[in-house]
Amino acid sequence: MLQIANIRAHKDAYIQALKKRNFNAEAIFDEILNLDETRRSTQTELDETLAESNKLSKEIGKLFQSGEQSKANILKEKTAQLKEKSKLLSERLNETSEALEKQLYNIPNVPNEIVPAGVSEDDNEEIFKAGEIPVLEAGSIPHWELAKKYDLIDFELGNKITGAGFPVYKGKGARLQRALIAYFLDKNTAAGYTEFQVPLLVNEASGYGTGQLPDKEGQMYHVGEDDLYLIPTSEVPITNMFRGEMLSENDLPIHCTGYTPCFRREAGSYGAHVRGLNRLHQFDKVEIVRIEKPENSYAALDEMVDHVKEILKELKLPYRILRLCGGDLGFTSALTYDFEVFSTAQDKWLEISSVSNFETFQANRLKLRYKSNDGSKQLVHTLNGSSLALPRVLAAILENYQTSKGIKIPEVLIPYTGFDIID
RNA sequence: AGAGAGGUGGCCGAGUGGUCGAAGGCGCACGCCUGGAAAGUGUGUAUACGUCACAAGCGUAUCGAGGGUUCGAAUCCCUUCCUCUCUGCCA
Repeated sequence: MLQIANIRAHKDAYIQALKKRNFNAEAIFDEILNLDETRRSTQTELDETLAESNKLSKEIGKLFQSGEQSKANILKEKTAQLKEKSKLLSERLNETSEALEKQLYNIPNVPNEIVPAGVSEDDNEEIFKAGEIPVLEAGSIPHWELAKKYDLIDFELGNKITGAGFPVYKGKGARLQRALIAYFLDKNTAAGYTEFQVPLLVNEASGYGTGQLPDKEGQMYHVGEDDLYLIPTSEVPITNMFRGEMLSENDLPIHCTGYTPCFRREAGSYGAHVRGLNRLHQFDKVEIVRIEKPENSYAALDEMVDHVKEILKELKLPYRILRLCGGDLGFTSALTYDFEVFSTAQDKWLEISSVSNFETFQANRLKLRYKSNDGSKQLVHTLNGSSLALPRVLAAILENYQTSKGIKIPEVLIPYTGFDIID
């Protein structure tokens, strides 16, 4: 959520920047500034009314104590009028504040200046590419066929027990997935991230805190009976651990990591895009989350990018990094780098990580601030990234490491899997 | 799930209708004292919003949250969330 003071101060710059998202902010900003104007003048008037009322109440109290009932009763009538007035004013104040908040909730984050303009994923900017695309032997097949051939993942079984998009991992497939999770967590903790295991269901306040609500209402599974949401990413519970906190400067930076399943209702497209592991309703992901001082957040973002690079290098997977264009940038993000791994058998790039700086956008919703050593208070910057999302990494390993003798296991994973080939 | 108890400032803890944004203690900050430190001692020590220069000052709100009674509520009433104890159920 943007801060009103900033909208007031940088209105034109924000409007320009938001155009990169193809979001026209002009009208909504005017409305917001109007509402804010009303809100403030209403509060001033309300405060004055309440102040007078408070003063009279004190006088009445004194009059009662000194036994001057009749004088007190005269004042009582006065306060009745003030009460009426303050009631109306406070209703107006509430309505205005709510309207204001509602508007603010619907404005996406202001993109960083280096975010390229563009409308779709085709306009994303490739900024880095590494790893060699392997030349596969004849007869190479996509991962969903490999999964069947080696009995690693059973999509049909998932259909039976739940529905489409809920695969069952079996045998070495399950073991490989578990190995990846353990490996990712080890890499993250070795890099200074503290591991957390967090709830998979969150309340509404948490959904608002990180910005999934109201923007992505309907894309999360909702448990109506208890009014809880299944997490679409562990970013939600992990970041919300700090909701409403006033940190001290010495607490920062905070680095967290966690593995959780993630649940997404999004229907997605059809055909090859959603085949196999490409798109699921339930998938596993290891996430990294950082809470940083504003002046450090972009250096932190670079560190996160380097960290993910390192992992992909160790896995020896060919990948590229994209700087997302305005049109493809997530609602809450100021700058996002997507990592895509190349699936040789499918001959396409698959997104496996998204690393973002939210600047103060989430912190403002979360009311997550820190007090610096000089006593001033300000919002922190929050960042997060996948490190990494499992299914497509798994798919890429299966496809890129396939040989006529079986699927080889990347060297760094062998200590975790306990086997070096799936055959 | 049932019965009972409770949720007060960074922490502990007092406070059952007006002088309470809230005693006292601890912690913390600064000063005095000291050769230095401890002890002692003095002062200060919440958050948001409004006014305004994002200063001071002033005003308003906040004693889990929301609503109500009252001229006036931390204190009374209702709703709700959470915590603890006992019972039940359960991986």
